[in-house]
Amino acid sequence: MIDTTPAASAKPPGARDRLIGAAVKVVREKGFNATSVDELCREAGVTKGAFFHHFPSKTDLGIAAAEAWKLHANELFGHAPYMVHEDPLDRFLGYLEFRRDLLDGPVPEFTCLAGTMVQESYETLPALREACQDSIWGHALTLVPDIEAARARHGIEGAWTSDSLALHTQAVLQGAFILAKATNGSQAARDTADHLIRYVRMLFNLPPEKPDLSGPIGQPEGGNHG
Amino acid sequence: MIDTTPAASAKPPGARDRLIGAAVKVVREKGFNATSVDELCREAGVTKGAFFHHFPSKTDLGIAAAEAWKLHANELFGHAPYMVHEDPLDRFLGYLEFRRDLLDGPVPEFTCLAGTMVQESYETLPALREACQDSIWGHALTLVPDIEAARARHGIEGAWTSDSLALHTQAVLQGAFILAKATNGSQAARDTADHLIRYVRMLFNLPPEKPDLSGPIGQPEGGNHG
DNA sequence: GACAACATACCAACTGGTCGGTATGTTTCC
DNA sequence: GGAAACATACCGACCAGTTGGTATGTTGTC
Repeated sequence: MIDTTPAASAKPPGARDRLIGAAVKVVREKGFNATSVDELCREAGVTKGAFFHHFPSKTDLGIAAAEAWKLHANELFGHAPYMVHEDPLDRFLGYLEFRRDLLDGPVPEFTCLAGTMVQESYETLPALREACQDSIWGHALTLVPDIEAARARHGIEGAWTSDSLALHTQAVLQGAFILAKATNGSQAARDTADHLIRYVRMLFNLPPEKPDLSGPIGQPEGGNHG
Repeated sequence: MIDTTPAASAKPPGARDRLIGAAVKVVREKGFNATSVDELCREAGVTKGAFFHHFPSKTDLGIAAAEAWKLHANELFGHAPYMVHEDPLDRFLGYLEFRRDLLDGPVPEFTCLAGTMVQESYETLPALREACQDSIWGHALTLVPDIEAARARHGIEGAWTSDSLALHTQAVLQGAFILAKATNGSQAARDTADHLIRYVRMLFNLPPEKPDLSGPIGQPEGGNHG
């Protein structure tokens, strides 16, 4: 799933990459503190010696995983189908709809690694907290140019900054993940994503989404990213 | 700070209540798994024997803390100043503004215990997950009557349910807490709360909030709120 | 191109310490 | 005096991290 190798790298991933992959998977399920080094080694098919050869501490693996997570997200969303839209507002709304559509399947598969880890680290592991901030902000800020361009193109004023709206989308999604975890289901998360989309459309003076029909912007339904 | 005793109870709190108070405090700072039973006992001024006399397991203390947290929240917000408003919409908006204003001071003092714990428990401790859901939902649902009444009074239609809007407010706040934890500051959290308030005002056809007083848009830095 | 010198990747076994939880007292209160 | 409320001492399991090593490159030198 998460591919940290530089694209067409042929040789199989080494212990370091496998450990990062294991961290992304297991930490999202159980949290950072509840995941032991032994379990990460087992999941990665690696010994403990290899672990501490590549990472000075468990925290350092968390930091590397947060970094990989950011690259993964920006790769995924930077090449998603909605990016073909010419109007930056269509791209921004396409992003939000795509994120909503991702809220299907098992909960551990759509939640955010950085959002999970930061809750456990913000007071106790400053380096990991900072890596999580960098991961979240580094993804959020990729939205800002489209938001800015959309405001300019559609002549939207409003007493809000594009940065704050980009971060707000991430906050709503993070909150949606918490609702999903609390219920072990995704309905509440989808509902809150719908509210977010409704909000953004109102900010840009668009009518509400049509429940299902092919709307003015076209649903990315069936959009299957490779 | 958090007072789990029933108001005018004269005698000092026993070990059970002190442990719940300690859990509310320490778990919000460090998370559930990173908080040891010994540390909870130390914080509560209680021995380990007393701990396991009152709670069969550490998880059971977490469950009791989530329950106490819900009661605490509903007590706090059920008697807040904005509740005197006659218009249910004023009460709902007053709640949101109150929550935004609470986003001052140290991060561990305004975050949500249930939101913190559910991330660490949803896949591994089903009973605690359920207690967290009950805590979050139990608070969110107290907003529904006012939202319903506000819709009726102001003739608001919209393709959304009052339940989903109540949950959306909680999701945004939970997401705001994550941004605050990631930055170890509350500016981003306040900004996202502003977006939430703007959204609700738009849903109810109200003009945007006035920024504050003097100044063009006036950054809330150095917040003058008492 | 052969060989020493060094670097990287990985491994199995182990360590000191901490964990949640228990067994067995002692005190307090009615 | 009996039960509930606490305290003390302790346990086995597990934890992150260390140790001392091997196998496999890579690089420099003649």
